Amino acid sequence: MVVTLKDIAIRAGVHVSTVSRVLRGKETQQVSPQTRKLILSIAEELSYTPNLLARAFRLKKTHTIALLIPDISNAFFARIARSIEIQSYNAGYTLVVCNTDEEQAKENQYLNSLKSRSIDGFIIAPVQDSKQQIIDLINNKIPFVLIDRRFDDLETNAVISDNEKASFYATEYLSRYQHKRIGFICGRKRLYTIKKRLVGFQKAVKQFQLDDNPEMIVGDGFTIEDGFRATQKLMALEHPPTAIISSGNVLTIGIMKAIHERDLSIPRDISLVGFTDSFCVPYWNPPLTTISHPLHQMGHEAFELLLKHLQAKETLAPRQITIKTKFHERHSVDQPKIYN
Amino acid sequence: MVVTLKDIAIRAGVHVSTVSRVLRGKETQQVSPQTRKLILSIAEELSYTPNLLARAFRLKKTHTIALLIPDISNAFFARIARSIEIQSYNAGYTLVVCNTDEEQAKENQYLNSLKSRSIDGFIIAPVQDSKQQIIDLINNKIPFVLIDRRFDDLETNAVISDNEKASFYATEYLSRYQHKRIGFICGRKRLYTIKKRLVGFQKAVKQFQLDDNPEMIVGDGFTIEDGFRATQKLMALEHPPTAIISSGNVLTIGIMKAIHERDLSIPRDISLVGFTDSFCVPYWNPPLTTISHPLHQMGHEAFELLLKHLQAKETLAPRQITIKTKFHERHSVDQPKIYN
DNA sequence: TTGAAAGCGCTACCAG
DNA sequence: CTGGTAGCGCTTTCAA
Repeated sequence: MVVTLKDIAIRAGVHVSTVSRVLRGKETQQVSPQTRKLILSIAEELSYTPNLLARAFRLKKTHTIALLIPDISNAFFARIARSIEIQSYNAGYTLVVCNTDEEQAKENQYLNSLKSRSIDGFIIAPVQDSKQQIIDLINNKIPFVLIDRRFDDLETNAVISDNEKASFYATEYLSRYQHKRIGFICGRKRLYTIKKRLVGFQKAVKQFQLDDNPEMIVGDGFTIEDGFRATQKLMALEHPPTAIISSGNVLTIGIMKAIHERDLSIPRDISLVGFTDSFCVPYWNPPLTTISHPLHQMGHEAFELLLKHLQAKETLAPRQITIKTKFHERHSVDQPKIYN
Repeated sequence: MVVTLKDIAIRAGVHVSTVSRVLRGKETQQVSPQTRKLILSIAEELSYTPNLLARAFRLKKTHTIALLIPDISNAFFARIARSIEIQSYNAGYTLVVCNTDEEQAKENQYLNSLKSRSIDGFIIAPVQDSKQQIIDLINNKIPFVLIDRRFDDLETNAVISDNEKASFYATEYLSRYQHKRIGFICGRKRLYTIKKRLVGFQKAVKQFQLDDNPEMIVGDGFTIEDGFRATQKLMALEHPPTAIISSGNVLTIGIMKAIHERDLSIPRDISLVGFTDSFCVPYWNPPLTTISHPLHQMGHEAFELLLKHLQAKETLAPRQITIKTKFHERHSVDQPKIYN
């Protein structure tokens, strides 16, 4: 049988409230040394473990946080998740990871169901088809931190990366290799990150006087298939690009597939730079020049920020933290030869 | 404010128990159509959501299951996790994912903490330094399913793959390419999967009369560094192997690194076959010949099995399910040229 | 320093 | 068909 406070109380000949005081009470609580010792020894003997569910119910604090991400099997989010999990473990929190599949309905449902389970706080990479859920969170005063994505017009906690700069730099980098026609393959256009990357790209196009044909910007999704089709579209242009920027992990696979199917070679025939965080990218064929995120740091900052809010007595002002991305030169970029 | 049954009861002028019956009671419960309708409409109006925590506490059923794996950022486990999460979502369960880092202490701590949170059931890829925790689970009659790994001498639910056969086949495959000296790089030797793969390898070595020098078997860990050092050891042998079998995802990166640092090329100088499930393997340089697991299916079967146990009235007999692995020929195997 | 009582929100049982 | 009551295990307030 499971041991409860009552069992200990009976054995010790004291009241449950006394047992509770000894086992959970603050240090300041006055309990006589004898009874304290007695209770402690009985608890030990019966190997008492508190019923955390009962406690959570009573206290309305579950010591559980939830992480909402599009897909845990995506290396990007897997590593963010891992970093958060390590810290929540150390801080004594349980972490629930939920996959939204970029579907607003799933995000909503998870959020609702988790709220009724009294989750203490959330870390969310929001789907961004709607911001209503996030507004509700604010209104309900539930602590949360957005990660990777935020809403420009919403003042919330957020840990994001410098997408615009990174994208600008990648474009500049390609232009230094004499590329004039650079294709930009978006992921989901509605996302904060993609919007910012697009802005960075467009600014660079303007500044370095690259081909600003709007057809150079294609794609609206993150799957292999999305990348494949977007690339086909680019290749079918009268003046196809000599270089491509990919804004997604898995997306890039589809892009490479499309390039290979045309019997083109990277970087000889076409250059490729990707926003990619898979640890095996250096072993790809060819090794890809990438922009990567310090995912561990992002997770770390997000959790720390959330923890501050969880522990604060009063409501804290929201904070935005921007993390610098890294640029890795490998072997997927060269000067344009054909098409030029 | 949060709406409770009591609020609805007061508004409807009925007792909470009646409200509970309408909102949660079985179909068979008798409630007059009028009151039912009234209660339903008030619940709707106040947008009542049940306090799942209170219910879980009362029912001692949290509708939560936990998945214990070594590392969610490992593609192998990430995809198992994903598959389980999809199903648990559909079945109305919340999933808690915990990373044990192959540390028995972490596994123990998670198990204990989760037990006191009244988790309904577990899916576990056990660390296997000890089996005491698993035995405790059996004794406490807590439903669980082992995944990927099991204990030969413990009758439990388990979903595993045919490691021995796969390893035998990989060895046979290399021997058909005329390899006589094949190195086998283990992951953690204590693990069920590794033990089985080793057995399959050794059986093939015997059957196809390959070099049975025990120094051909090296390694005891899953990190890049482990793979790197193990490979160095193999290469330092008087008669180094002409082919290597890797038993791990990340491990393989270290192996390739060591091979490249020796200025050897795959498969020209040395052949390589790996147990690997990363989706980007076909894009590696060179594309790796691999044994892969139907991870989705493994997760699927594991959850289904657990669900059966969760829903069963009495205790069910444990079941073992074995999933077939797949062999993918790519371009990392050739006939031995040097060393022979 | 300790005991007694109340109650978190819900469900289940018994009685009418 | 409905109301009342009890209680899950814990914490907290008030009183003694």
